[in-house]
Amino acid sequence: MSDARESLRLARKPTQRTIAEITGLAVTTVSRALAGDEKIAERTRAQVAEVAREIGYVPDRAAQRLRTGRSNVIALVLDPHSEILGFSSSMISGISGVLHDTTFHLVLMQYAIDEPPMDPIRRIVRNRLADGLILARTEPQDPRVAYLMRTGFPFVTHGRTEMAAHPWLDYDNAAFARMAVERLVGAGRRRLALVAPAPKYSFNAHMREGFRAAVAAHGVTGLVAQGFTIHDTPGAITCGVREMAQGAEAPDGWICPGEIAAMAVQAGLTDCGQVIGRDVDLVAKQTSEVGNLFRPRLTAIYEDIEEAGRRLAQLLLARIRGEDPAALHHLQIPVWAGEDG
Amino acid sequence: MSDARESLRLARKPTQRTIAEITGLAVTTVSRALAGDEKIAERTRAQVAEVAREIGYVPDRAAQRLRTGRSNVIALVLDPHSEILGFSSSMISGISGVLHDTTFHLVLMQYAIDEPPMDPIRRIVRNRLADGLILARTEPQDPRVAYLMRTGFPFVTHGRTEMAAHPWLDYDNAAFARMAVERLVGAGRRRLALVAPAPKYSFNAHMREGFRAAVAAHGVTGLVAQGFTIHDTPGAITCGVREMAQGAEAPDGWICPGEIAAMAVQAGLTDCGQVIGRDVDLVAKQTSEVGNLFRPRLTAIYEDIEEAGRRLAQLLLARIRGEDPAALHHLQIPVWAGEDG
DNA sequence: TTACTTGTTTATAACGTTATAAATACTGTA
DNA sequence: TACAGTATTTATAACGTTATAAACAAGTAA
Repeated sequence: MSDARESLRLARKPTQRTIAEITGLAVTTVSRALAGDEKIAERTRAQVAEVAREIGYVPDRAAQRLRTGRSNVIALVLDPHSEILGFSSSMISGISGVLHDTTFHLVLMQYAIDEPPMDPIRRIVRNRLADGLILARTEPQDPRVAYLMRTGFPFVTHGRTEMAAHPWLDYDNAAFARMAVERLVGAGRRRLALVAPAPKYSFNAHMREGFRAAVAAHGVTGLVAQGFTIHDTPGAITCGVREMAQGAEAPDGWICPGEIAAMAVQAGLTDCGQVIGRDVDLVAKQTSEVGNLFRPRLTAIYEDIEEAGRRLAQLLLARIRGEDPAALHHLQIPVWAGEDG
Repeated sequence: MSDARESLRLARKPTQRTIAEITGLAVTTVSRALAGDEKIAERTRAQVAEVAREIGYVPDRAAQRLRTGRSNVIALVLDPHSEILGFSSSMISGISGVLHDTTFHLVLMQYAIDEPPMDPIRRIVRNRLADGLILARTEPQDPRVAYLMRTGFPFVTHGRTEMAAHPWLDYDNAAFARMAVERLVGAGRRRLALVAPAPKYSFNAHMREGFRAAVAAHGVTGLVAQGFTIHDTPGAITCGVREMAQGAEAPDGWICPGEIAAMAVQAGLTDCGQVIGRDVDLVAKQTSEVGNLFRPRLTAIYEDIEEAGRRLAQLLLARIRGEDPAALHHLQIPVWAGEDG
């Protein structure tokens, strides 16, 4: 490495200008060479790339963003009580994994409890804080989705809506319910109870419809737990389960699409002296390794949240690249969780 | 609102220039007025603020960043298998809560499995991707800390090191161990086993030393589980516990500073036919609501991760403001978890 | 020789902000 | 009325990048 290069290297943070000074090219040329512009001679591009590598050049995101208007940021919008557990972490893992090979960074936006859910989204869109965003916990008529479609801002949702076509990823919750019912019926259970998701979320309807259809098909009784959902606190769930389990016509088969919620259901049943596998059966949704630690072992159908994160990121990147939104979606298929651990 | 203002408002994204055109002031003046510069007349500052509010002006982060070199970003560096569960989520909640009232955003950096832990940190520092960073899982001689101190880059660690003074937040794990031993001895247990953290982490030593001192003080036997730690997979823990519990001199009291790990311990004991509360006792560390769902109920000492996140953010912001690093630290005191739920 | 390609490089300006230094307006005093 | 001194505002330049349009060089056809 020549003296000139050496001294430049030791000076301040390397920029395109540094490369220009070393190579004797214009900054514009350097910029276009780095961008891989075909109109820059092959030789020149190689030389620029070489020098860039040598001096450890990294593009300045702030400058790029100011100039191009693109921020190279993906925002994940979480609500304040977003899953105490696992859920967001796994999803973040999945998203980060995909973004790692790109120029994108993941920024978390967690809105405050006292703040309307729309505010952070408007902020992101209006101030272009990100190039695209990922929405969790979708509702059938979701005002956030309506707003984003109106503005044409790239986004993807975890969960479908009943609105016009947009990119989404969802888990087949109707299939989940059907599989769970079949398993319980197969074990001889005839009075099934579903602990449903909170009514406002999209998958509440899918889950209930799948459940309704399946119990009807098998000619067994299907109850949807009243007064509590998997989105309530574990305490509330345990309490609600105790009440139902002690009632006149107590269920003999439970379905609970939430891992921690299932722990709460189990606690409630145990509190009533009911033994799982003998007096009742329980089918849960498993979203993490925790499910393997239940004793007695948990009967569970798996939902891969990390994969969901990966897929969400890929769908969003495709959307940002300009692919047709109507084609960008994916439905995750439920599978029984392995019985090992 | 006058016609002129109206038309400007409807035009493109409002900038300081928009405000300048409306008020007839120079852009420089607007900038300084917005910054609250005392040398700008009171009246002018009020007027600028008023117009800014009216047209919905929000400063452009990219431009600020390019000009000032400050990014208004805090980076949280996670390792690839950073807690499958809860841990990071709660911490993120805490951090976000504090940052919400500031101009800072939280960016997650999760390094890839095949990437050395130093790489993302060097990238952040060299390219000034953030104004400060939060490190989890500290080691006694932590190369990341060494590098950051050398470069003078603001940071805070979760966990102490044995290096020169720097901002940190830690949980008093020695006190945790002492409290746990006392509880078990009080319950008549004489052969205590500790499932330790992985040796490389700082709190391994604190935990072991607290344990060692306490068992010595009470004249009981203290074993540190060999071959597995709370940072291994639940499967490995369950397996290791089974082995120890079936051994010649099986422990009658267990200490496990991890919530999910404790579930795994419990599973292992159950697998060996040992009943908690009768044959053995277990004291765990509780870091989330999940702890309340164990049946039989878990005896646990609480560690408030969300508070840790809040404190970490506050310490880092103080450090960025230029406060003396040596004074910026906090030790969290263990408390017994409430027995309700 | 001129004109016209084709291939390659470059000057200029701009994104929105702020630090610096300079200019202007205002005040009170000589 | 002039002058210094203070209060307030402003012009200029720069941060690092890239879009646009223009310039240049070399080669080819007329």
